Amino acid sequence: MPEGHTIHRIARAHRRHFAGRPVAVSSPQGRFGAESRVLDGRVLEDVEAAGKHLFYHWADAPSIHVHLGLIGKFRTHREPDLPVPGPQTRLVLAANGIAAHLTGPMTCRLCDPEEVTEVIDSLGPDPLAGDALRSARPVRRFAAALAGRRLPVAAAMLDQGVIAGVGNVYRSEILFLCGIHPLRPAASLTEAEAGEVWATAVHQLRHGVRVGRIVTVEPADVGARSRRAVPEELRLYVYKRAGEPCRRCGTAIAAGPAGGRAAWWCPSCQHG
DNA sequence: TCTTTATGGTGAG
DNA sequence: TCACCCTAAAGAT
Repeated sequence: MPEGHTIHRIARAHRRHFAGRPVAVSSPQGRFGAESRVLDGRVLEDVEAAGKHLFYHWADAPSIHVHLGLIGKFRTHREPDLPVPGPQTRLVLAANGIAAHLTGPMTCRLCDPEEVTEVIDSLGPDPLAGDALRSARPVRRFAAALAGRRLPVAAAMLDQGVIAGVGNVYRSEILFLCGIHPLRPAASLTEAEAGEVWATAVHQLRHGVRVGRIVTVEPADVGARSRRAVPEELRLYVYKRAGEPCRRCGTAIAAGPAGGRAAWWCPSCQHG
């Protein structure tokens, strides 16, 4: 379930579990075998998250670059329940009585500092970066990227060069929260609208990191007392809710393609 | 025991 | 725009 919030949570957990100590590295599946032998037993210096990308930095060795893609998953196991990794497990990191098993990643490779920089330079601003609201630069970069595109704003929001870490759930939910129709041309958004989309992305993804899942509804809209008390099936306003009533106005939620993937919106709450 | 689906991304045509 | 990559769980038969 990887949008940016998942990746940043993994980085935080793996930093806590593994950074600053020697880490056993292996690849039961074998596709990362030679690379894992280079790193096995080295000290992990830091774990870095950038959009949907993860980097594991080691002393005097290339970094591991991981991208989960659609189906990639890290599972964490603790002593005394440390299972033998299955044959599909691409990467195992283990230290401190804790093991992380990686399956199904789109990317798991070694890369040198230049390649790390190359990946990061290809990304737009990350709403989960520390300076996302402190500095004016990220929102300016985001607004400028939108201003340069004729395609629908919903399509632009899936472009990792426009905003890094937003995926198919958050893009529809964020545009609902901002009252902006997903098929409006990206360049038609005003400076103020772009600023609101950015700020909403920051708040929503931060919340996702905090609670470990995507919850965008205001509790009051679904009769819950707190966001943590929102039932699983009521977490979202529009994603995958085609034909169901809007949680705010009751209008049937609409769906259609944007940027090659399905998007959802409320025809009454979102205009343009 | 199948088929489908998924919060992603790339490369070919 | 399409085929394809990777895995596992849920749904259909």
